Amino acid sequence: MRISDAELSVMEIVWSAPGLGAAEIAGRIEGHDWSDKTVKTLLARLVEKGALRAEPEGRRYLYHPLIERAEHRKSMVGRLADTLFGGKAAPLVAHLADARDLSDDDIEELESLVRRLKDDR
Amino acid sequence: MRISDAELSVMEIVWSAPGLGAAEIAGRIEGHDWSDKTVKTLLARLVEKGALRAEPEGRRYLYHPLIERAEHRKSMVGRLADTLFGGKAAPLVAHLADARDLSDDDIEELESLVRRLKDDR
DNA sequence: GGCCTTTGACTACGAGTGTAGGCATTTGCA
DNA sequence: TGCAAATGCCTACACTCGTAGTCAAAGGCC
Repeated sequence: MRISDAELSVMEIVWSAPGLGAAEIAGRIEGHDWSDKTVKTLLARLVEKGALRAEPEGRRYLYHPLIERAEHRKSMVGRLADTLFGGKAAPLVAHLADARDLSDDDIEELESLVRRLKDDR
Repeated sequence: MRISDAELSVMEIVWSAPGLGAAEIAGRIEGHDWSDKTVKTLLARLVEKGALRAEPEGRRYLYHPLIERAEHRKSMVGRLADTLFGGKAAPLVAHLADARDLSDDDIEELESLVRRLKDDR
């Protein structure tokens, strides 16, 4: 299942606060100047795709995620690794280093992550 | 500039062997069962987008990349980091570890990459 | 009880994508 | 020299995406 950029903005709201209605979700969207109609269209598409569940409450719906944020991130990262780097992790990270201009903190975090990966096996 | 999945398959060929004609490129596409018409359409779109240059040779064109593979990868990785992880590198790598099931070699490569990053600053 | 508001359902529409088809021209070969 | 093959140019068409608009029903308020 494919979640588009605009849809992702909506998913972020639902992930961070499940169980809201369309109006509340629209009110929390940041970074876009969308009409509530637009948000409702996106919600409908996400329900249709099976990414959200619309729970009837009175004469409206409350929206809950059907796919988890971590799951989605994982699949996006995996897809990128596959399409761009033949599934290999290291070159992706190398490009990431290049693209992101890592801070000292970032590098330290990476270091401890790698340490953890080593210990885990 | 935006390169779609199908277009990327074509770019990969041109990156790996610049200066081919449409027919040769179509012949080298793997993983898709595209007619030569399809490949030509993708080439035309890539030229229009400014991703490829079409150099006339006799009564056909030879195609050369105008954007580099590394540049494209970098921008894709950066975009993913931005849209999914607020631009932070470490959580992306963490998800990558989760998504990819890293081998010992991968981890070692990561380790030396991190060492290099540290030394560089 | 009539009217504004909220909500959902359906429709729209242009750009981009995946996947070609048709036509005109050139050209190599029989 | 005439015809099939190759090549480019233009067109097509269904589907997704971003971004709404319209319409109708259902409530809530005066």
